[in-house]
Amino acid sequence: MPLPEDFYDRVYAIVRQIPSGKVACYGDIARAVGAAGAARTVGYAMNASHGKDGIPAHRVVNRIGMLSGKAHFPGINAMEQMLEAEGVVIKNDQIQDFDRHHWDPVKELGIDLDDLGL
DNA sequence: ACCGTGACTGACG
DNA sequence: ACGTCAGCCACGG
Repeated sequence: MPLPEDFYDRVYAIVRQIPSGKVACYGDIARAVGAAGAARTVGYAMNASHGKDGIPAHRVVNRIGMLSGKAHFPGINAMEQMLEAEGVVIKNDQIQDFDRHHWDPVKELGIDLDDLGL
């Protein structure tokens, strides 16, 4: 199994691969790590990702493209600023043209759900 | 080992 | 179309 064993590490492995200027949602990541339905736990994992490097937590938003995790960043505008620096337009904590920026790890990485031991 | 918690989601009224 | 409700799952106390 090329995938990390710990749940958190699996989440990080996926998040690390989100391209600049793209965003993924919690539910998709949960499925990508073989824990469909554990979207909330993914957020929990992200909360623990602070301090770790190479984890673009700001590219993870909820399913409607809202910056639900902005409050957990150092500055109240940190998340928004980082995204806009990558070309993502944000208005009122909401990503504009979310569909155009949406990046589904399961689809983009060609993850085979059967390989996750489901 | 049980219980509460949360950066969520889909269903329902 | 929009606000509420109730499941969901891993983690820490």
